[in-house]
Amino acid sequence: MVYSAAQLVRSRGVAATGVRDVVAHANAPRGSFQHYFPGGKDQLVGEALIWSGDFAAGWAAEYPATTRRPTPAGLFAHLVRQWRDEFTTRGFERGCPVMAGSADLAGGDSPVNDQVRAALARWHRAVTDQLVRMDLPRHRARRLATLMISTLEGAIMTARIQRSVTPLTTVVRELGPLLG
Amino acid sequence: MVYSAAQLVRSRGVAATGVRDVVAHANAPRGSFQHYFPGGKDQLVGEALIWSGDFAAGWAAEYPATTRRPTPAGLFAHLVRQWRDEFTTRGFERGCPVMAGSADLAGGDSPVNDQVRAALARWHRAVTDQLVRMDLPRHRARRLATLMISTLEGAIMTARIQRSVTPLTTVVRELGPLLG
DNA sequence: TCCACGTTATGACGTCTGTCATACTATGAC
DNA sequence: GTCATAGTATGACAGACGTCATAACGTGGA
Repeated sequence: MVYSAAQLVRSRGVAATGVRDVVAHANAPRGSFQHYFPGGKDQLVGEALIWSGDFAAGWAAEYPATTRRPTPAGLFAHLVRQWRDEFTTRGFERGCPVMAGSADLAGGDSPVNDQVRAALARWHRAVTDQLVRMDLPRHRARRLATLMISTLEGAIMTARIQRSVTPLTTVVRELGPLLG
Repeated sequence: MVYSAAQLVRSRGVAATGVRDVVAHANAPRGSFQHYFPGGKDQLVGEALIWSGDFAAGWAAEYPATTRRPTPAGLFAHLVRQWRDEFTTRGFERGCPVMAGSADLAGGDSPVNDQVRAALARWHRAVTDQLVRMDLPRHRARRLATLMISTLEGAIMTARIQRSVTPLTTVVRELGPLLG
């Protein structure tokens, strides 16, 4: 159910995603929603965002298993690759849940902002840890992780708007040399 | 009125922004909305996005007047500076309208997607032109513009989530050396 | 004065939202 | 059997949404 919520939020945004849509998408009984989510919609999308943050962090953590010589550039390419695959196989319908949450509620004072922040922090931490494993000093790893995530998110946005994966390949090609 | 729409979309997203809110924010009579915007909400947010794209393009075009020796890195810093000022003086309430439009409707088939695409294209074109003026070949200028805009957008998102301008200063510091 | 037209005012429509209240069914303990 | 409890099923609520229909208003020309 939180998975369904995440998918719908990714494609339509937070505000446009109704709880009725989520329960229908999850083939769940409508009465179960209020039983498992007494916190209402806020709790639902909050858990969806946390789940997404964990997923992104897990994906970053899998990078060492995909190569024999890990590099920052390779890590960035690994992060981008997931989105290129997503777009090529499933189309441009779904974007990043963190961006969706940010765009819809980062301006206000919704309690879900805590979960948006937590999801991004978890993801950022995972990327940083990978860079630290490559013997980068932690403070520099943090800055590089910020750069990577920012560029990736922006490229995701651009790619979805143009409905083309070119921005993804462009940023990985242009940013790679700097990252080493 | 399209200006009010842009501001509200920037802070709350497209779906969460009601036409009633817009006319109230613009101190405009409610009956005027349907007179000037017979196309309804789609037309309103569409024009708001076009307006935003023009504004961003204009900002990019102003760069040469701010320096004696234009460089790609200086241009990027110029683009980022606007957002650092926005966040420091007006807080993190308002984000980028293009991102808001992308997050809320890029997944579906809303007719407003054309305007989102147009706004991004106009902005991208303006940045590209600036790079071409620095004697970069057009095809390379296009790629660098994609990188700049993507990184900037992602940094805006990150900054708003963390409610800190640090991501902005980080990306300009890390990306600068590569851009030259 | 009269009409026409651009603009504003207001009320209502149907639909959707999130949430709540209530009743039902199952399962398991004793 | 009896009872409690977890889970499910509906229906209704008040409010907001986008849109439409209609009427009133102001101003300029004939």
